[in-house]
Amino acid sequence: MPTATATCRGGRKGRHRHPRTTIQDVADALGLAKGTVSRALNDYPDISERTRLKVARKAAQLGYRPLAPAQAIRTGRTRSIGLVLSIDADDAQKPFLTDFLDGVSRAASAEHWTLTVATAASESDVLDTILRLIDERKADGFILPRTRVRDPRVDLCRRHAVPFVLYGRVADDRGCAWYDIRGEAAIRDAVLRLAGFGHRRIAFVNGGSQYACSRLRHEGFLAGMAKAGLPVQAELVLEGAMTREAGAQATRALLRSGLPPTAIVYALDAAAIGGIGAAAGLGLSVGRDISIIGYDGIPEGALVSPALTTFGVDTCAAGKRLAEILIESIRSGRPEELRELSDARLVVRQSDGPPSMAPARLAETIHKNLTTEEKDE
Amino acid sequence: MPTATATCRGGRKGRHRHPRTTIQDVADALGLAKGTVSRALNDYPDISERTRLKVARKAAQLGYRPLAPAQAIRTGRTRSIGLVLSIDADDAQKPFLTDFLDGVSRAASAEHWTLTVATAASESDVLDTILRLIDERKADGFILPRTRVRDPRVDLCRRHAVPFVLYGRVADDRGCAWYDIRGEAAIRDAVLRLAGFGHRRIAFVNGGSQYACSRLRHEGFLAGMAKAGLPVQAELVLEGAMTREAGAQATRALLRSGLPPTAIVYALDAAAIGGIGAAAGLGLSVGRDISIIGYDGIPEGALVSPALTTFGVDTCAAGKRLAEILIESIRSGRPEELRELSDARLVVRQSDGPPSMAPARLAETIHKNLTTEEKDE
DNA sequence: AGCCTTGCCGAAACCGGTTTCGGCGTTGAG
DNA sequence: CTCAACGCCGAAACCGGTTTCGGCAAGGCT
Repeated sequence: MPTATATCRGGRKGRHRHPRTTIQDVADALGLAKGTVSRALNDYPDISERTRLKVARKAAQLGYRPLAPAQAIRTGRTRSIGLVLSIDADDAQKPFLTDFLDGVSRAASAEHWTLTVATAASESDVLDTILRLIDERKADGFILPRTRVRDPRVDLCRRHAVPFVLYGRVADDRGCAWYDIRGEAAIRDAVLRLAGFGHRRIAFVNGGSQYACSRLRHEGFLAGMAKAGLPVQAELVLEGAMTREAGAQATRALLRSGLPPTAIVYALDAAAIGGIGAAAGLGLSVGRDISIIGYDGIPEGALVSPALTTFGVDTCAAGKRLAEILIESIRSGRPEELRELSDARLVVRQSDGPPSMAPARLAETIHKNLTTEEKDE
Repeated sequence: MPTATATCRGGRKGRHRHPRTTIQDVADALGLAKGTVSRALNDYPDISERTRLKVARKAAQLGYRPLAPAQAIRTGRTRSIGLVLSIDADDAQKPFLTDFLDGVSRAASAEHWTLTVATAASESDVLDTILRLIDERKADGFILPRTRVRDPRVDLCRRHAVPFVLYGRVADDRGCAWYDIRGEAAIRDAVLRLAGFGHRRIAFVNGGSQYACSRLRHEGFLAGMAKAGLPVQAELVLEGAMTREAGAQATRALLRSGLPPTAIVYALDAAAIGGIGAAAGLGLSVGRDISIIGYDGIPEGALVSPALTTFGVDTCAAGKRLAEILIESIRSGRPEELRELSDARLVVRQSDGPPSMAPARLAETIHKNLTTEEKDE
C-alpha cells in the first residue's frame, strides 16, 4: 500500500484548514483504487458485495461526503431543485410562497437535495434566469409554479432537455409532469353551495386569463351554474382580479350594476377579501345581503370580518409533492407517468349564507347608501 | 490554428443534445490556450488589455457561461448563499419568511448568485444540515437568522472556516458580520409612547429568552420605563410568548392579576394579535380600556380589529442587506467590518391610546365580565 | 553588445470526483 | 487440458474549469 494518505492529507497545500476526507482517502484506507470506491458507492454491478460493504462502512467511518460540484462536473447532476420566482407578481403570490417553500424544501431535504431559489424582476427575466441556471448547471430540474395556458418556460426547458414539473396544467402537456389542485371542482361546488342557499344571481370574479388555473376555474363556474340550472349572465363574469384592490373594484362594479348579484364567487381569496371590504363600504351586511366565497385559503381570510368562507389549498403539501415528483421524474426519466390531482377543502366561515333579499331590492338598498358624488359615477 | 473546434463540438459524445460552449471553444475560436482565456475572464494581471477585451467579446458572442460546478471544484466557490430553516419553529416565523426570502434572493440574483435553501426538522438537524451543505460545498456562506444569545451555528461555521452573516447580534461576535434591527429602541419608544398617553402600569410580553433579540428588547423595555420614570413591576414582565395562543394566555394572566396593566407591549405581533383577542374576550375595548403595541409589522396586524399599532420591520430590506453583506464578506474576507443596524418604523393604528380608567377600576371591570367558572381559576 | 527585467502567453498540473477499458484469476464447458 | 466466459478490480482517461510554472520576445540599462 502506497503512502498516499499522508501525501493527501497535509502535503498538498498549506491552505485547506479542514482536511476533508476525499474519495482518495477512503480508497487508500482500504488499499483500493478510487475508481473502485466510486463504483462501490454508486452501486455499480461489477463490484462484489463484500467490497461494497467494506467501502460503505469505511466511508461512513471516515465521514466521507462526496463534493457535490465535483460529482456534477461529470454527471451533470447536483441534487438541487431550481425555482425561479418573479417578484413583480401580484400580491396573490405572497402568502402562497411561505408554505410552498416550506413544502418544497422539506421534501428536497428529506432526499438530501437542496432547493436553489432565484428571483427575476420581469417575465422575460424569468426566462433569462432559468437559462442562466441551466447553463451554469446550478439546478437539475425546475418547479414551474403558476403555469400559463401557453407557458414559455415549458418551451425553454423542453428545448434544453431539462426536467421540470408544473404546478398547474398546461395546454400542451406532452412530456410534462404536473401536479395541480382541482380548482374547477372547488368553484363548481361554491356555485352549488350558493345555489343551495337559494341564490339565483351568482357572479364570478376570476383571476388573470393568462393563467391556466383561471381558465379551469371559469369552466368550473359554468359547470356549477349548468348543474344548478341557472343561466349565466355575461355581465356577471369578470376577469383579471388578482389583488385586493382589483377585487374591490370588480365588486363595486358588480354591485352598482342595474341588477346586482346576491352572491359572488372569487377565484382568489385576495380578491374576495377586497370584495368584502367593498361590499361593507356600500353598506351591505356580508354573509346576509351579499354572499361571498373565495378560493385559496390564505390566513388573512380568517381574520377579516366577517371571516371568509373559502376553499383552502394545502400549499405546503403541494410543494412537497412537486419536489418529490420532480426528483422522481429526474431519476426515472418518465415525466408523463407523474401527474397528480388533489382537491381543495371547503372552509365554512361567515361570509356566505341564504340571501336576505332579491336582486331588485338589493339594488335599491345599494343605491340608497351611495353618496351623491358616487351616484354620479 | 488546430481544428479543435470541430473536434470539440460534435465529436465527443453522442449524448449532449445541446453543445454548450465551453471555455475551450472560446480559446479555440481565438487561437488561445484555455488557461489564458480563464485568466483573461478572471482579471488576472498578467493578461494584456487587448487580449482581455478580445476574450470578453468573443465569450459574450458565443454565449459562454462557465459551469458553476466546474469552477467550484477548484475555487471552492459556487456563488450561492446557504439558508437553513428550521420548520418546527413557532408560527412567528411564517410571515417573516416570504419577504425575507424575497429580499435575499433578489439581492443574490442581482449579483448572479443563487440562494440554496434547505429545511431541518429540529435544532440539531439544523446543524447537521449546515454541515452537510458545507461538506458537499453547496453553499459558499450562510445567513443565520434568528440568532440565539449563544448560537451553536456560529461555532459550527467558525470551526469550518465558512463565512456567515447573522440576522441579529450575538454575545460573542468576534469575526462576525451581522445586520440587525434596533428592536430595543422600538420597544423603548413603545413604552415612551404609552407613557406619553398617561399609562403608568405598562406590561411587557417578551419572546423566547434564548433569542438574542428578546434580551435586547427586554433591555429596551427597561430603558423606556426608566426614561419615563416608571417603576418596573416584575409581575408585569412575561417571557416566551412567540405565538398567537401564547400571547393570548399571557394577556389573560396579566389582565386577571390583582392590579392589571392598562397597556401591554409585545415583542412580537403574533403575540399581540393573540392579546387583542384575549382582551376583547374579557369584554375590554382594545385601544381604550387596554392599549396594545406590537412589534414586527406582519400584515395580519392591519386586518385584526382594532388594527394593531406596531413597529414595522422591513424584512425584505433586511434580507437584501444580509445577502449583500454576506457576498461582500466572502469577497473581502473581512466580516468584522460589515455590521449594520437599522430601525423599525412606528405604524400607528387603533390598538393604543390614552387609558380610559385606572388599573383598579379596570380590575373591577374585568372581574365583572368573568363567568363563574372563569372566576374559579 | 550583453544582460536583466518585464509583459504576456502556452503548456501542463490540478481539483475530486465518474466512467471506460483492459487484464487478472477463477470457473465452467468442450 | 484448453479455452472462453465471467467476476472483479486497477489504471487511466475524462469532465470543465483554475492555477502554476516556465519560456519567449521586447525593452531598458550599463
